[in-house]
Amino acid sequence: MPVTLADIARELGVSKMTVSRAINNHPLINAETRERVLEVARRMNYRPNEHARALATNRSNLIGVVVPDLMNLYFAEVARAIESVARPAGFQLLICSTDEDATREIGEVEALLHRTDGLIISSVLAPTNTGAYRKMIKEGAKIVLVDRTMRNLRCPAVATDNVQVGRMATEHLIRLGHDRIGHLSGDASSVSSDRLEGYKQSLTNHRLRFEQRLVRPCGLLESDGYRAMLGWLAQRDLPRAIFAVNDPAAIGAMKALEEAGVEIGREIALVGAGNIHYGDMLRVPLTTISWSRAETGQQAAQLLIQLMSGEPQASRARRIILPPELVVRNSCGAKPLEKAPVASARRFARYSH
Amino acid sequence: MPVTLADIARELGVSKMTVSRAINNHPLINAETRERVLEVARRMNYRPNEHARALATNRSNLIGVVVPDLMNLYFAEVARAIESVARPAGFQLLICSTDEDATREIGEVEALLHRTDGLIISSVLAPTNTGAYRKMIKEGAKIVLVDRTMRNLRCPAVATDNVQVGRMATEHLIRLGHDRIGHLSGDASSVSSDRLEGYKQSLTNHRLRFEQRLVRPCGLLESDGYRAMLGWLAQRDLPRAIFAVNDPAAIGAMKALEEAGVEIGREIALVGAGNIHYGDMLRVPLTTISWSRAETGQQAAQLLIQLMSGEPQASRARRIILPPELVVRNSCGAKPLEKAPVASARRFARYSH
DNA sequence: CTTGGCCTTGTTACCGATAACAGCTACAAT
DNA sequence: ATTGTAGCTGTTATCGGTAACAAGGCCAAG
Repeated sequence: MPVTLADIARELGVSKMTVSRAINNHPLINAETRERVLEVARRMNYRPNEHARALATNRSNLIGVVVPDLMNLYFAEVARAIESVARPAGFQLLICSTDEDATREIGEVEALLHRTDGLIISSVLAPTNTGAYRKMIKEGAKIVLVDRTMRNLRCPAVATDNVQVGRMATEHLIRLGHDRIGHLSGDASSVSSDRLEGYKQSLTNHRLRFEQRLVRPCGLLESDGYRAMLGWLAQRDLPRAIFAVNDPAAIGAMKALEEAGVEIGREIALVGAGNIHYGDMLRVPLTTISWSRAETGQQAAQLLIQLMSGEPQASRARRIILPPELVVRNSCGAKPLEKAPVASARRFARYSH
Repeated sequence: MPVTLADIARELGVSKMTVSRAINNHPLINAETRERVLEVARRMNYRPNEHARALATNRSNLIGVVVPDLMNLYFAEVARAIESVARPAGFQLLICSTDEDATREIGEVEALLHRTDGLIISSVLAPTNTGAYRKMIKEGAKIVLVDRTMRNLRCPAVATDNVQVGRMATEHLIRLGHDRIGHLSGDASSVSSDRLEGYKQSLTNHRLRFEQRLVRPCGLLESDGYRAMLGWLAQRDLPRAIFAVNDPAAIGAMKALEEAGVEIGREIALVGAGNIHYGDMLRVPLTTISWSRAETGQQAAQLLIQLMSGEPQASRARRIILPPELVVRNSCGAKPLEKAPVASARRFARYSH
């Protein structure tokens, strides 16, 4: 039903090849012929069949993006940043969410590998569980890891220093005078274990005892944070300061605390990580650790594009580490460093009614 | 480099066709042969080439999803709901964000049409600007519109009653005693104009005068709401009640109001629409109009799957309208109807420290 | 013994593009 | 006039699958 190269060729009395060359701006074609072909192609409303093209060229101009959770705005921002680089380079994005499910991740990745030119993955797998990816990469798959990286995998990656993230969050709470600090820990992924490691290091550095029961297994979803905090609330040994593995978990915890009538920032200090959108607009603005989501996505896209174009330098496992920084708001109970509404702005608030 | 059907066929001394039949569970194949083929396929780590398959069958098992803004969690939720139906039916999702840009939308849709079996679109185009889609549909494109529909387009659609949304929001403000109600209006899309229409109807029904200057052109993004409200604040004729076309715009407006030191819910009443995630967690919980995002996505996916399977009934323009409901929180200044934290929950808040 | 039909497998052609190479034309150089 | 050479254009094969039809083996019925 749709128009093909052959249709145009027949219409013009030339060969398919000539039409193909015109469409693709091949140098070996007469400028005038090209114009004629393009004119007819436009008139007949020709669209190249991407599947045929992909089969013949072995390129799809698609980049696959696999993220753990699209309801986590952190990843929405990263995806948008990836797109801002990929689109000008001629790639479309195929975005997939695994909902923090490792089995699903492997399935999605396998499926995507064969319809895309390369993948940007934020993996849910444990950082030691590199078998599947190691194999794919050896077989020529172009993969860049983002945010959640894996040790010992020769593969470009973009992430922040998550041990440092854990340290910054914990140390901030220590500086505020807390000596009994809890941690809502994530899953088996590298982010989670690195942040836990940073938490431990800080305690040690400040001669505080590490207590296993102050680390509550949680997960990385908002619902995980909510559930974990409900459980903790029921146990009556809640610490007065908590570092949550990421912002969604922190927000889930907030919800549970609110429902229990605990005043966040006064009765309990809470710090997250990721600086997700809306974190500053919450009932209690969330103190968090931040690194650039835009930078994360853009760098990942650039690494992948280099990798796909076969630059030998890039194929070596290049790692980009983005520096984290503390963003103090209210949930930790400290005076926020961000400037409060200035008095002079008040003058706008005049009503004509 | 990768293993093909031919490789397996050679290995086993059978024809490609036999291998193909085994892989696809074709009925016309000996069970024992199939097992042998599958065994070898597994051993050789065979993956079908999706491009070749798509070229031969003219099916890709991909569904394209085009949304205006992935940073709007409304669409993230709808996308997830679509996936919850599409995945079990054997489809993968290809998600695209147009960032509320009409030109980009047409480009994306054109590109997607040819690599997917069908599209679910939340269109940014004006509801009268149906030319492009009309043409695609006539040429056999399988399209379902979601959230933002278009009049006079024979195409299945899922949406809420947006005139009703506008009425509910406005009437709620009227019932609260406001007689000078502003509107942050969206763009040229159907959602925007319908909600504006509902706003007007409510005013008329309550014998309130419609004033053009109380309608501020805004847009549908959070940044639009912020900018529009900044402008309005500078003009000193701010009404004390505002209905924002959607939640992101409302939240952007909130931001501007906060910066200006205006106390939302007391000095100004604000109502949004869409009931996006985090709306209840905001500094001032957002009163909004809600309809099911899950239902929206699931219904859209089902309609598309019917449409693609060629059921004659479905190809007729079937429209599903989801009922909106008012969700009262604090931003409108009314006493919220949602239950406040119960006193008994307070008992959890005991610290062991 | 022949015939017919079932069950399974193989053959051939094709999906719609592109790569690699062959071939043609016109014009300049010899 | 012949040859060489750009500069285009056409031919053929191929990418990796699948559909449609052909064909072989085997068994039962006539």
